[in-house]
Amino acid sequence: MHWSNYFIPTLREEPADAEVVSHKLLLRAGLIRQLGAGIYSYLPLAQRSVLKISNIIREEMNAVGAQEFYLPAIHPAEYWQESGRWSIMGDNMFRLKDRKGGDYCLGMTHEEVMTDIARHELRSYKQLPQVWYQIQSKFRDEPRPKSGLLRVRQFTMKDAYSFDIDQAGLDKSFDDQRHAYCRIFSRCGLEYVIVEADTGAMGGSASNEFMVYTNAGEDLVASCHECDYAANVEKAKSRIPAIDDGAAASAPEKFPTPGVRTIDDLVTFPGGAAADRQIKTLIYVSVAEKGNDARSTPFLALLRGDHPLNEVKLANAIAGLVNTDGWEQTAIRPAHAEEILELMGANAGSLGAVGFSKAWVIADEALRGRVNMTTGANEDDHHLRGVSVERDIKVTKWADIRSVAEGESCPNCDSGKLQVGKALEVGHIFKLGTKYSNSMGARVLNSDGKEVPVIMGCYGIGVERILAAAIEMHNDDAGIIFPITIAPFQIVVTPLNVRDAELKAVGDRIYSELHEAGIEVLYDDRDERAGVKLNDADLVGFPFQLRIGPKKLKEGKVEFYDRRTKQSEDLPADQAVKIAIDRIHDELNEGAHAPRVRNQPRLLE
RNA sequence: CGGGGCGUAGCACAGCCUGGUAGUGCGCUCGGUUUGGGACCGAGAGGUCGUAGGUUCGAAUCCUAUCGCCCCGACCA
Repeated sequence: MHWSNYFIPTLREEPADAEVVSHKLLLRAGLIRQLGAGIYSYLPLAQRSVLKISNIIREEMNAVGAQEFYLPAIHPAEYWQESGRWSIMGDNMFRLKDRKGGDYCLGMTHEEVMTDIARHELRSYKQLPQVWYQIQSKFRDEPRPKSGLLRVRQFTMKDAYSFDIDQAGLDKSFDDQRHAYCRIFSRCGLEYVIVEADTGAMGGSASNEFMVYTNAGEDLVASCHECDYAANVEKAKSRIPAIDDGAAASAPEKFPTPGVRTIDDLVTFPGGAAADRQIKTLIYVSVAEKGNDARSTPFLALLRGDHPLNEVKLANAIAGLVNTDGWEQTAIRPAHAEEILELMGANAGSLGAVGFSKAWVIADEALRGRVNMTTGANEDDHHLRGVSVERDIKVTKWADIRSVAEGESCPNCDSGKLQVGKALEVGHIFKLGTKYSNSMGARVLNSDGKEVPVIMGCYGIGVERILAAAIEMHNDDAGIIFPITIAPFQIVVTPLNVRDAELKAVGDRIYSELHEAGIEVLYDDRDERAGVKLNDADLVGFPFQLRIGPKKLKEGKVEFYDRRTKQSEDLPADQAVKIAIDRIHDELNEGAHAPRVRNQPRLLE
């Protein structure tokens, strides 16, 4: 490929709209251009890289026996209505009508479509297991697209689905995928950590996320520095030291607290209490749907005063109470001030659950057994002290609803402390169980001749996120440093002045020989100054450069430059091709096998 | 959806407050000099000032509406 004729629109200046480093570099290096919010065109360099990533994924999927499909991106509404997700997905789903007024959507994911194929074609346990996958565009009308390719509205996903007869089969399929994912991310040059995760709208029993530590990430991961425990904070647990509450008071005692509105206020208020000896009372509203009906249900969430609420955990805890009689919780939100006053008869700042029974009360596990606590009296400007949680409060449900904090003890080992770091999700694997096979009727006969629902799993990878994550991880002031496995080209050959016939002739020869040898080589034959060409090559981040300049060529040498190590080395011009090929092969092999698991966050700046 | 910011040439921006000639740098075209880390000189091309309406003799500039994009909070690959 000749650069003079290849479309690589590099930018000298930083694009004003880009915030995160991968976004800036993808634009500057001429890989992507924006069409709309969260909608990007992939230019030739990006397309080459994405195809290489896709092929790595394809190879590893095939290696664990998965079979490649290609499903429609446009889905009739009925399938999503059957699974119940037509309403659950809400505004996140792109919807459209056909000429006859029929409802359709653009696929956000493909459980429904795959399950539809499975229920029509799978009849017997003898056909199982099946593992099906595809690499295809997904459409999600994100409320807030951002950060270049990190959060977009159209993206490419590898999505795989497994169908097994029993739990043991699912465990095997899940482990196969997990193994394949490790290989995929390692081969793509990512350092990642596997974490326990929330299942969210996907449903199911268990899930693992593959996370890349980066400050551009939007998730928080808690990990132990002693053992291999790691979890999304939406799921993470921790051990906390017991607190000495003293002897339980015989009964709660009301006392006036004029002007006290917050936990902190009460800490400093005379006769108040330390934050960890207070009960924080939050009012939330669960929003649920049933067909076209919707309803809002306010409820209480209780936490230790110094503990932050985790909304995902709370949503999961309350869902079990809300989801009855066909009602399906779609969201939770903090209650508005008027709703609080109506339910509690008091304003935020003086709320408490003692003697309260008008709504569900979800209490955090950390409050179990606590006595002598202080909380709002549910009367403006008054609090209660001497509260014994289990004696004085009617708790509907105990649950873990707090977020863990840095420095708390690992739930998995004796001595470890948790660290919390920002991370980007690049893959997510789920044990779905029978959620879709039940709702959509995918059943087979087992060996006893009995009809049973198929046990499913689903497994997703964001293809462009791998590209963006690799750039987030591998870059410097000069630009991208591509891992060779996903680089658009493996090497660039650069005669520093193409008007110099001698340099040009050597460049032509080296380029042809590399090309003949099957190396992915780009030939920078542009009539530009050396500085422009070298800066562009650094910016795009090809792993290697072969620079042909007049001084060294007089000595019969050319310069071999390693973008990652910044080391250059003079090679005899007549052996440069052979040596370069060896280097490229070495690098490719190393990339394919090096374990690249990282259990600890990078230090935050 | 709540909050903040921005829409002027391909890119980055100035001009707006205080209404009157459309401007700078980079990039692009042509000519010349230059050639190992984003050259220099000269001559050019290129803009419905996001869109619509209003105020005014006159609007990039003031007013109203609207669309779009970016960033901060609740969702996910």
